[in-house]
Amino acid sequence: MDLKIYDTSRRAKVIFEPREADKVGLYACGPTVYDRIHIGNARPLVVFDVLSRLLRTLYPTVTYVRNITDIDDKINARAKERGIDIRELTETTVARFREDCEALNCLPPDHEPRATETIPEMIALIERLIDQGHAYALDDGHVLFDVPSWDDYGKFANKDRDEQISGARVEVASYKRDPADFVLWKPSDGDTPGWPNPWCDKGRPGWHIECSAMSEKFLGPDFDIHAGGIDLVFPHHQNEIAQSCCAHAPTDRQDRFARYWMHNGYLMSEGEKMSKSLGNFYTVAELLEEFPGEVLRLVLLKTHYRSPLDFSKDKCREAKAELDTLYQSLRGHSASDLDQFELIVEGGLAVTKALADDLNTPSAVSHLHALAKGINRGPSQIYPVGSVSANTDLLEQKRILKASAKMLGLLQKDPEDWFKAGAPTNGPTEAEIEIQIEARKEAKASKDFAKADQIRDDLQAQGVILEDKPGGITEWRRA
RNA sequence: GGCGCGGUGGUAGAGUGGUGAUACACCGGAUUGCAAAUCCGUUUACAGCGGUUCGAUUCCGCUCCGCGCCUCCA
Repeated sequence: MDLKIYDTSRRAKVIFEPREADKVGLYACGPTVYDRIHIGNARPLVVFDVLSRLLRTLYPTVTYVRNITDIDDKINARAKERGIDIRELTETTVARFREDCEALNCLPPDHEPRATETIPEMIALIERLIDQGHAYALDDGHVLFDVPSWDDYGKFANKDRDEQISGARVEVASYKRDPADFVLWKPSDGDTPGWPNPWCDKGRPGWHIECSAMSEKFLGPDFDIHAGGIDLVFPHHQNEIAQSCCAHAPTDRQDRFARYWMHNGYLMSEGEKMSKSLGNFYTVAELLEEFPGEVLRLVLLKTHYRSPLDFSKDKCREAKAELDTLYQSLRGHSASDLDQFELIVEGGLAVTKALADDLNTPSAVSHLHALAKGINRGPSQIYPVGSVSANTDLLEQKRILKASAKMLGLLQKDPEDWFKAGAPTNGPTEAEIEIQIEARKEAKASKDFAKADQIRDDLQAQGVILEDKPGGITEWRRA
């Protein structure tokens, strides 16, 4: 199956051809760990998690690398502001980040390098750039990339330097030879973290060099896919390309740096651009208090990754309703029963095909609904939990649905857990619910429907919905 | 000023040169003691104006409107 992806550098949808037939290297720009991630940060995490899952079904070997930026002036400022050690801030933030990723059902990447663990590689890269005449060191310890030394600068981001000088807000540091030159290394003063280096006593890297160093360390100077948010196209990715291409003579690599570039679109919040001054962005953590992570994940996947997405709690509520329907179709079988179907890619499953077309996740989700519809139309439309009367074809269909959804990271929970777990703080326990159901059963048996309805209404007021099934069995779920 | 993206039914959101994706909501029906869940059905679409075409929401041009980037940012 051909995988088509939209490549930012070519501005077109193209057929993906890995450097080596059976191996794919994927690098995604990860978080700067100074605070908990917000829902906008979650979009690339989820989108490129789906990409990594798809790649793994299409190729035998996939190496997924996502960095952690733990050197940054925002980190320094935040630590100072909170009066804590920088290391303490980054460690706790990384831990929280991992929790958020897990809640969003994002699988861990193969490598999660940290900037602080890649300093020697960065220094080596900068030295190469100086040697090759693409960077210059100043007396105060700054090292800058010499933009005019590379003719192709600006090509990737489609920025013509001459045409954008007017009107652009460019603050030019006086130490720059050219306004576009950017920092590779800078000196650190007393309480700012720094490392020994050839240019000053203590210094730290600039923003862009870390990704050049970390991607090369794990994937080599020429790899397949580099991914990130659209806002990183310029300057971050343009500068990465400049650094990596200039540091290596063309003979070092088969091509130049990443062969394909994928960028996810912006995320808005409740109709407005997210901004800290408006305070209108949600952290993943606060959303998780209100919605399961799977709901957030579905909201993010219901819009194509390159389109702008207006995130809202209304969309979360809608996604919750959709997941309820999908899980409802899987009901009646345990997670492990449903897990026995191995997805056969060659079979050309609709979901795989949709994803292979530049990650068309909305279309993929629609196929999930089609599968669920087929199951619900099946011979035993209504059957109680635990009755194994549902025929095997139906079970097989459910397995296909679950296997299909796996690539999207959805529907992997036990259906009963989806409906029953996650009790709200004040909700009744399962045992209490069962007692009420038993009482209602007796009321129904004696035709006391008023009492039966009263019990049901009371439970509903506590967020528990009862569903009467054939055979006098009553099923329940939390709203 | 430069570069780029988009305008689809109540809402969200795919897609296609010619049979109404899909979801949520609404309404009607089936089922149910009544519900819930599920199924069936109805109803609203492709910003405007031209062009190409047997035929355009889909291709081309223009107009209008919205949005993003141009060295903090996923």
